[in-house]
Amino acid sequence: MSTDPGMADEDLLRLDQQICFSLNAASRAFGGVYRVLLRDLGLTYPQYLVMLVLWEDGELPVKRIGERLRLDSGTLSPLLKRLEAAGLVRRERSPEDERSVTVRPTAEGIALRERAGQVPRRLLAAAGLPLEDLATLRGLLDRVTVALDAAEVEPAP
Amino acid sequence: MSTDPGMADEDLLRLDQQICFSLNAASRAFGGVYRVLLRDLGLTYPQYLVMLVLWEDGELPVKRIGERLRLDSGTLSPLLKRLEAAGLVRRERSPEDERSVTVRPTAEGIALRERAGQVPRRLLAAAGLPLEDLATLRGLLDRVTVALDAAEVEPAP
DNA sequence: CACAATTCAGTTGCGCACAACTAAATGGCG
DNA sequence: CGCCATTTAGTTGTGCGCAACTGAATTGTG
Repeated sequence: MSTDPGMADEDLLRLDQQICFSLNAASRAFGGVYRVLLRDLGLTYPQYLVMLVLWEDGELPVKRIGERLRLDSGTLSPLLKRLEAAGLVRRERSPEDERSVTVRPTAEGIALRERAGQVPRRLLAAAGLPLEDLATLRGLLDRVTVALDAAEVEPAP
Repeated sequence: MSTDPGMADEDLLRLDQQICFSLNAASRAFGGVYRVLLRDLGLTYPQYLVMLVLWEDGELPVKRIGERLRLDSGTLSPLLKRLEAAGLVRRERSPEDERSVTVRPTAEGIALRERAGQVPRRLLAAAGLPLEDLATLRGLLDRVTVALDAAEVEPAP
């Protein structure tokens, strides 16, 4: 849980820089490629992520989508309204629980899945890493995410 | 440069999902921890990244900051204006080239570096991975970033 | 030298991310 | 039953990220 206490702050500063620079750059590089691949589909990258979970599950309450994608209602509500305006999903209050809103893809939204079929292959090709390395990368990312979410970081230095 | 052509689209879809979910989640998990650590300093995470390069280099034109951080003027201009309003940097047109704007930290901006000294150590501790694994992670991230940036992705599927 | 192309910072507009808040529905408890 | 805490979406405000554009300064070329 702790880093080598013998290492100088100066060196940690450098590693910290490298990690956060790299993660930021990679995240935006992925976003840039997805943006190009998704342009014809009329989807942004976050909208694509939402459609992915809907394609898989058929329908979900907003709450569940947020749990899957680590997003809150402040992000999802306007995003889902745009997807609905584009005719890709419908939103309706659940009859059993009037607080909950069920989101389900329309026929048009389901049909879009076919047109998106080549996106993953083309993205993985652009990433240019063997699948094995991508699996390693994913594993490391998941481990840091779990650790960071679990870390009770205190505001005051 | 290509993925195994024998793998089904369905399987690639799943791996693609996992990679992009993981990268997104990790990126935001880092952002969340940095946000807490930087709150007292009055910095956002992107502002911290800008200060890191300024602490290292003393002064830089906007263009160079953008190259380091992979950001364009549409992002940097308002961000730098906020840093200037906070008294951390000064911006002035370069005398040699009136198009260029040189950004340099103020005394207050330089002093902030001391207060930020514990940030990297605390972040790396929160990440909970051995430094060796973090180095591996960084290497993989840099490799995909280079590949993604180099990939000439065609808009039309 | 004149003029076109390029470079650089800035602005506008849109969408995402998150904090803080509101409003409505639900569930639990005395 | 009546009331209060919790859950769930939605709204507002701020900042980031990027595309597309503007305007000014510089560079290259005939």
